Amino acid sequence: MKVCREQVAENRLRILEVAGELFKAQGFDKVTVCDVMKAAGLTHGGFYGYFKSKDDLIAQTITHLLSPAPPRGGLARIAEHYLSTDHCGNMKEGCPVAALATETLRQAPEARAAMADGVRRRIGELAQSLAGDDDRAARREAIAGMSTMIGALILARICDDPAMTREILEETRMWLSDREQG
Amino acid sequence: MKVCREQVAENRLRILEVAGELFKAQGFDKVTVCDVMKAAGLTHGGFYGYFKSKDDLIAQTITHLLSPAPPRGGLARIAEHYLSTDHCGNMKEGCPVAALATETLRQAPEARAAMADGVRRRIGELAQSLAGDDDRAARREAIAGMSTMIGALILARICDDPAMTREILEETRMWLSDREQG
DNA sequence: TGTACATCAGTGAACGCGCGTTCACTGATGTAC
DNA sequence: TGTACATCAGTGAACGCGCGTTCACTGATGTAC
Repeated sequence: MKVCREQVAENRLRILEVAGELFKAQGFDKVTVCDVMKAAGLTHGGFYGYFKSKDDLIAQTITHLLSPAPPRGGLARIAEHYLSTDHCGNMKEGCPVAALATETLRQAPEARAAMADGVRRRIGELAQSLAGDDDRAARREAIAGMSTMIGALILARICDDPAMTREILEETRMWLSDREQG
Repeated sequence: MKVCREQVAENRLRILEVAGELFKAQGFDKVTVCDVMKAAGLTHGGFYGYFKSKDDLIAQTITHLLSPAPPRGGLARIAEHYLSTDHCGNMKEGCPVAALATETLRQAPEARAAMADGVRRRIGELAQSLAGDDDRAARREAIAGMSTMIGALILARICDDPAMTREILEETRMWLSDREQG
């Protein structure tokens, strides 16, 4: 049955929201259109009223996931949260780049472009947040610092030994704050 | 038709070899059992003589991919190759951790364990390669340095703008060699 | 404001397709004499 | 060494299943009078 206009807008947003969580937790290929619609409280048939295809949903979900601005502050401050045990164990509410960047490489060009745009923007925002006297140095710190955090989160998550996971998170946090002070 | 014993051993190795390349380039889900066998010069029916299932192939392929020892040297020296344009553009012959770690998280426990073991071993080897007076510092440098290189390679690959890709690779190389000298 | 009708968001059965997996069969290899 | 037979690596048709996608239908919403 038909629903009112506000409901439609709300449904679209809810679909993007649950798709983001499901994709980050399980990956693009393991999540079905039916899974997403069920999680949004709808049936699969209605999906194509909102999106052209699953590929279209993926691209729009990536854009949606990357739209909020990342936290500001120095690398050590950001890493305190980014490299926390909480963030490490919570893929579905965590960083979309760490959870999905590699898989996005193998998706349709629109999805890849959405991820590339988001990454470019976030590097710019982090560079601004780190800006001091030397813009070039701030940008380098943004690029390398973001690389370090994303890489460490991925390595920490792949380890099945909790002690090793903790070691990777802690040592990387220390390395980053050493750098900041040095 | 039956083939000789050496041929069987050779075929098994060739299957693991081509599976490694295909998985790294296209991901586990997009590569079919039939794709792998065809690339190895066989037909799909024979697959189950070599492996229990596709999941079994994935786990064994990860072990095979991570068996060779990584290059030795300081971080700057290793990054020279790891963060080269060549490595960035060549997923199928490149680092299996950068290409497959995130997806491996979502595979069967055996696959994840194989990746976790490989990562643990490689961190140990890199720490040894960096060892100086302070073992703890060497291990920290190994963990954070590996994180940085893997993260930067992933970010560089996701960018569709070649200039940005180059910037990420170069700036991260410089950041790492600054660190080494400082 | 109340009524009659057109619109269209949502439903669920059905589709075609490609996947992982199985299996009866083939014929070269390895073995027993 | 030569021969007869058992073994088994490899083949390709066939299977069941779940996926993305389509479509005829339903009934609440929005609109025209």
